[in-house]
Amino acid sequence: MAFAISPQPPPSSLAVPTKPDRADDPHHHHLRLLQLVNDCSDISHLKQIHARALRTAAATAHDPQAHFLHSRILHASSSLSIDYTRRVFRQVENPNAFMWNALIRACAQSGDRKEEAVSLLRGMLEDGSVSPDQYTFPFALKACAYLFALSEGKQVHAQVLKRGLGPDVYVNNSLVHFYASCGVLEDAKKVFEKMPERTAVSWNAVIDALVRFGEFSAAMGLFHEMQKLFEPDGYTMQSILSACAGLGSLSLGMWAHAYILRKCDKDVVDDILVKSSLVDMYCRCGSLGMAEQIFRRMEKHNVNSWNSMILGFAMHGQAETALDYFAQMVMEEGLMPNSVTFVGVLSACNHKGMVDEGRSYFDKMINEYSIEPQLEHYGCLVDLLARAGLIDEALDLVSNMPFKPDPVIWRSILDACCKTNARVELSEEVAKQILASGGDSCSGVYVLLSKVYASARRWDDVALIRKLMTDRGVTKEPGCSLVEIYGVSHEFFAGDITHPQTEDIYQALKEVEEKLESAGYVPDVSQASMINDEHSEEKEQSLRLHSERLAIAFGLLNRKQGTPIRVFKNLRVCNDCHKVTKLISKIYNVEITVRDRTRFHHFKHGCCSCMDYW
DNA sequence: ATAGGGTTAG
Repeated sequence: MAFAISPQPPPSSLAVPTKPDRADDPHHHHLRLLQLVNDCSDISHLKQIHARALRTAAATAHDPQAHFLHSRILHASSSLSIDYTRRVFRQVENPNAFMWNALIRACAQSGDRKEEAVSLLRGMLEDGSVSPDQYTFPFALKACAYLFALSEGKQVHAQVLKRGLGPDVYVNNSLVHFYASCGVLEDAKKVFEKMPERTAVSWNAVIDALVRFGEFSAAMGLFHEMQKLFEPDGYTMQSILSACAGLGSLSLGMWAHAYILRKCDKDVVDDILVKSSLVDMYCRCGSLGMAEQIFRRMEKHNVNSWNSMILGFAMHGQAETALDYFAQMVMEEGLMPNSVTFVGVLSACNHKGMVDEGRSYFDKMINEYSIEPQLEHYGCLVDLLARAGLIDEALDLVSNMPFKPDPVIWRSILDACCKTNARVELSEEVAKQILASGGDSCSGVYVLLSKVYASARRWDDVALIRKLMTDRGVTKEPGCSLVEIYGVSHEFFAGDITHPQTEDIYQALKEVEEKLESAGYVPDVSQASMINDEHSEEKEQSLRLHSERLAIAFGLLNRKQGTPIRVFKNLRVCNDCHKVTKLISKIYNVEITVRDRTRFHHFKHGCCSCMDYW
């Protein structure tokens, strides 16, 4: 608050200290004012300086010096008060590009005036007396990116080219970010590829875009390219850790961790967000222990790092610990939970079927923390209720929530219907809803509906669904499991016979089955519902070939003693595989972790961490 | 003066 050039606190009345011998020198006075404006970080002081300037000759209308001073005032105010920036701007005759930029920047950085940034650029173009420059477009594009204003941004892009700013690296970085944020990965990549000059920011922008679009391997590929040219920074590493998490590859994640420690600057190593990303990566790659270790060794936590840890415990089924961490975060560190925190908390309750707690945290979020529930929060609660068998309460919640239910929500209901036989009509209704709302999850709907019919033993309807799927060209998403051995990922589809060790794998599977049978295992065919007769031979066969069986068998053949077998599966684990995996963990005395579509299962001594609730 | 820093449900 004190003026940088004033050794004493300023007198309350006036902000401008003057020296008597120079007070009459207008040039010196002007420079003094400029200096004061530049150093100003407080809007009321800025206003005082401005007022002072207006009272002196230095600020008369056509004075070029005044014009310059106003530029500085606009620039300084743009990060302090948009209203003031706008007012000053209106008073200026013939604003130059710098002044327009200051106002556009102010709007683009504000929380609620992004639209204005775009319309100002439009006004600037229509006005035509000054041309936007290489500074204008990044500001405008930032606003477009935030607003998901694809067509506006494309027009901005056209202006960029028209005005010969095509090669500008800042503008291009903004364009990459803009296209990615508007969901057009192809265009983001195109801009990146055409850039005549790139900085580390350019690489970060495109890598981040790939990660957000789920193209994790492509992101890793570009990272390796980037390393030849630039030193990765905290932004890079956060994206890379996120890619490792997406791939679910612990060895890759550990490599990235080591890379940070070995190659990155201290400020990256100590970066709280990088550390939170590490926590998140270890959670998603199945190593809750490593995640906890990093979390505990952090010298400082914030809401992000707590969220990573809480979500981690939730996805590993450790609901009590997740809730305990939530309490610690609030009570001991006095931090304010945010909406993501509650996604973690509700998801923890969900994975353990804690209905009362879930309802109570949902209320707490609204009433105690004034957080508006988002679709995700409703999603958690609906799933929690439905899976606990409270389908009517779940439906009630769906019809009363202020969002249009998305396919994920309907799926939760349908999923629950599969497990409670009596709701065939409801399931049909829900299935209709999902199919009507379109979306890309349709194949899942057919599969679920056929499971509902199967659980009601309505085989004719199961057959009908199968026919519908054939007629409509809907295919079931193939099950696929990955298992990592010595840092190499091996991929198996259901019934896969393409792996070089296929013979050994099937031999091992056979041995496993014999051991299982002598341990009293009987196949659970309840979820092999796409086979429409009651002869279970074919069903058992299809279960036997589920991708995770192959992956686990391969893991048993090749594992290093004492290390768990880690499987990453694209679909949810079926009942029978769950049962089999539990038995394998006991008979072979091996730990197996399976990362499902939604969560982790840790199999050990014949039990699973999910306690058979998933 | 200018480009990027969270996530999130199943």
